[in-house]
Amino acid sequence: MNSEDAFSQQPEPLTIARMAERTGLSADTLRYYEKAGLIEPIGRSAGNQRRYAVTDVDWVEFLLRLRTTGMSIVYMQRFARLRAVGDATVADRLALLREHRSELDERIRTLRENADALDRKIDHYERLLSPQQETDHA
Amino acid sequence: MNSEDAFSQQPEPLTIARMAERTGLSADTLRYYEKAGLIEPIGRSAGNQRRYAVTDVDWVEFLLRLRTTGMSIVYMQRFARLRAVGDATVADRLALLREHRSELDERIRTLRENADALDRKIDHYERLLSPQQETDHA
DNA sequence: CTAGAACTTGGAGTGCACTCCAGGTCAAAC
DNA sequence: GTTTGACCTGGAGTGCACTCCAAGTTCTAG
Repeated sequence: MNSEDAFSQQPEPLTIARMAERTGLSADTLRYYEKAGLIEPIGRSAGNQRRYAVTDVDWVEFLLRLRTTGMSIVYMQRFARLRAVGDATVADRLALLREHRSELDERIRTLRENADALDRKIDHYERLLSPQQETDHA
Repeated sequence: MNSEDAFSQQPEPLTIARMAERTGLSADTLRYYEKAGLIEPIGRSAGNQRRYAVTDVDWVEFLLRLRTTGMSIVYMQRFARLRAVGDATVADRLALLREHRSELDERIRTLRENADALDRKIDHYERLLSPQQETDHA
């Protein structure tokens, strides 16, 4: 509800609760990810409470994308470690991402094949339920 | 590679090791699935060893399809229980399958969206790696 | 200044889907 | 008849990704 002030570059840091709201992760999971090295050490308030930068949201959203597409935490750690090193690791990160991307294609392909097989099974059950019985208006 | 003989309807039962080979599940997992009620109690030899019927392979392959498409064991149990009851449950099984099928579509859709986002990230990294550097001939 | 909500930590607990193990039985090979 | 190997059971252990908890500290509203 307010804009960033003029002398600091942090627009407005988020508490862990707000970060949880924005990302959909629980506060516990955010701490767990940080401890696991998926998120780099978050800045703290005077009283030692985490204050997330708005840019951290983007990173967490990227992690969530990797998670959703089936990447394990071990692999995300690998990626996060490379990222923490800096620009020199861009090629490595690219390679990692390309590999994951192609596994993802394979996964989607497999799912589609299985979906087709399920469709055939569904057809089979529909035929079993006598030609014009309509149990369900789907 | 051969046909069933004329007096028994069992073409040739499989030991658990052969069943494991055919389905790709371990013997332990086959026992686990049976104990969990995913596979109905398998007939035994005189010496109490499991003898799988060839038709059991089809059922396990169906279970594997459900598993691959993300169905939990709890839901597979539900399906297996209905199946064990018999023909009266075909409509219920159909409903269960349809629901799973639509969740699967949703899942595939999500994966595709995330795949697209990953492609954009990959493009970004490729542009970072200077216009004509080729680290990788992919 | 104080009450209560939100935060901190380290560590224990959970749910899922296996996977492994010990100790025993059974069948075939020598 | 004994060795070898496949099989049996019940139950413990594993790895993953959280999730919860207790005990203490900090922040914020009144």
